[in-house]
Amino acid sequence: MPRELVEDSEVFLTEVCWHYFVNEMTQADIASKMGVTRLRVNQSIQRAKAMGLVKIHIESPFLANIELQDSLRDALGIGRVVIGAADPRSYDYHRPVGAALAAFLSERLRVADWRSLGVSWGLTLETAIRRLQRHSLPGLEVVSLLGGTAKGSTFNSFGIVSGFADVLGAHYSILTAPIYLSEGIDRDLLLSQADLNEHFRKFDTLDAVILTCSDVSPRSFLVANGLPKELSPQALIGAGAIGDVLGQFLDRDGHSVSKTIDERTVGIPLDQVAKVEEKILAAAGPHKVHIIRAACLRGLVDTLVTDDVTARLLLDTATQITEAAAE
Amino acid sequence: MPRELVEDSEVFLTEVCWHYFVNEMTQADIASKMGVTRLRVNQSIQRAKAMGLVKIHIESPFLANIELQDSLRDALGIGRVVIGAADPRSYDYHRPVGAALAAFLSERLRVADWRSLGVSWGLTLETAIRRLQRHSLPGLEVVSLLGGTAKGSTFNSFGIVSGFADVLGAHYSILTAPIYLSEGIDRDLLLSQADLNEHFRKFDTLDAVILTCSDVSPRSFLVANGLPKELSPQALIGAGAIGDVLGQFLDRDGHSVSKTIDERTVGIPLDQVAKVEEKILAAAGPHKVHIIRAACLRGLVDTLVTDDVTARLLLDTATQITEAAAE
DNA sequence: ATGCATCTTTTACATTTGCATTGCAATCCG
DNA sequence: CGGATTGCAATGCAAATGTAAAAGATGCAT
Repeated sequence: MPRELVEDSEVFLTEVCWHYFVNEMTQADIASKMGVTRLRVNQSIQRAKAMGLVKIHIESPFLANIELQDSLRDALGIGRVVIGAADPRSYDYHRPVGAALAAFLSERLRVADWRSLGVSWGLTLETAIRRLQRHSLPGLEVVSLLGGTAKGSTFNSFGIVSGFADVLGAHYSILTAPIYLSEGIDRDLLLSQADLNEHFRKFDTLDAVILTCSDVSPRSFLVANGLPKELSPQALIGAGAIGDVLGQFLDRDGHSVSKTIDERTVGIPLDQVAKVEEKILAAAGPHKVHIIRAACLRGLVDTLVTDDVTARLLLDTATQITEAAAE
Repeated sequence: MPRELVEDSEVFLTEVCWHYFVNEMTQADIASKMGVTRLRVNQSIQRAKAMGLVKIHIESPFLANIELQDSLRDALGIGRVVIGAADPRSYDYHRPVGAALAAFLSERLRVADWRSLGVSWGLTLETAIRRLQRHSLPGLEVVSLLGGTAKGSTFNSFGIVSGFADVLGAHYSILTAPIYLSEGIDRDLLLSQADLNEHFRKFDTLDAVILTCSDVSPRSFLVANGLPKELSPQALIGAGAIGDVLGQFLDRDGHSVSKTIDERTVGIPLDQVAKVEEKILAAAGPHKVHIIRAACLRGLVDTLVTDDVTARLLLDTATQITEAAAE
């Protein structure tokens, strides 16, 4: 007889979590009741959390930093700031921002009647998906704002778009192309393909977009894995780039660094993003302070979702600039 | 200077929970960061859970008992059975049923387009409210199905109705009257009052109702606190009563025990309940087995929400009856 | 001021949890 | 056939958590 494969199916995880979170049984009790080791129960719970099978939702989680939100909103001159509280000790940027974005979207989706929602990609958005409560929005289409990378797993463009659509109960449309065109390929020729062309037309009717950004360092997944060979980070930095939004690199003031590169990106151009009704940027981390500011200057942000650490940094540099200007 | 009241406000609880659940900081770390004792953090988290400030949601939590649900559905001859898993050791009926009801309602509200939802009252429903995700259903009205008791706190009729309305983002309408009329008061005269009359007319257009039930024992809050003085539990039991639905007592077969009592209850009559499109009964506990069955026989149940312990008991007695009939 | 009642903090301890280590048995492979 | 490998159960332990009891403040009445 082959060794019996122990069921680590979703059913098993569900039952374990039910007993743990609803009935508040101890892991040992659950283990003995279900005839498995305590270790297995322990791991099941962790796995279920990681998978997003259990969702912990905190009612109105950004009440805490109201003053900070207000002052940062004024400092950046944008419409709204949503701040999640980070753990300053072991600093993980993605978690608080993802959770805050999920909470914000939950509230926003309740009143906003979006039919078309464009999304970027990245780990931050993956966290948000795992935290996001399931919705049913059959009238909504989640639209990929840019092509995908060959490498990269769940937080690839495709995974994010389908993940959002799944959890929101919406349709989706992805961009079946790489982020950057290879050298020598005619952009117009490529975009004239029927399916790509159809997707690009969806950019004209976006009600809202969820954006992310990165700096120019090996921390950035795009810089580490997604850039075309001919494009070195050094060259970008030399040209004044401090980070990217949707694969398009910006300088301190939010100006595009290189038209050549921008034209090689397969996705919505930033100037078109600026015209979208509701633009949400989710990003945190000290290394992202400059690109966040640049994105705001470029007019790409109505709502900024970040954490308190980044918010304070943004505020500090903002007041410095203001003071310097006043002298 | 008066002693500074330590902020146990919602803001404080929110921040503590955010750090604990999102950032997974330890309670000690949170305490030192926020300048309070560890005990305070510990209690805050427990309080926040009890208040329903943090909501733990398990995706599709009743997959585990599919066969049980199916067989019980067939045995009772009703439309659907939803089963939460109980902890057999320390048996708390309310928790699993409340959680299962919350999960079921979340899914149901996504597709059902209810405009009017009638609700009963009781601890089970209070648990459900605490577990229920916040919705926004401005087109929905939550309607109290019966009057309130003088005693009884949050799980009184009023508290349940307003609690449901709050968490669902809906309106509500309560029945400003006691459950039972005092002796000698003319029912028709009372109901002719404008506000009561208006409320009673709402019973004609209910899309769905959420019911509970109790047995005839001191465990029942109604029996313990709500019965008129002249009405003794003994008399009810003598008349064949095994429990109540909406304050109206039934015998084994689901027949009303006493027309006199029924006519003294201020609320929707059971025969009118039977006509409602979607009837959900949430109840569990070994002592409720008979009244649950009676409610089903009376045609008051389309969907039964219960736990696995009660489900198995219901199934056992059902097959016994079937076998006895077959002999 | 003194004693009393109340509330809060501190302290201590038992339980629970997370994780690393060890050891066993089934499988793989030459 | 025998040794290496793998996957899981068992064990043990340190950290985190929940709870109760002691110690200390604080307000109030005398």
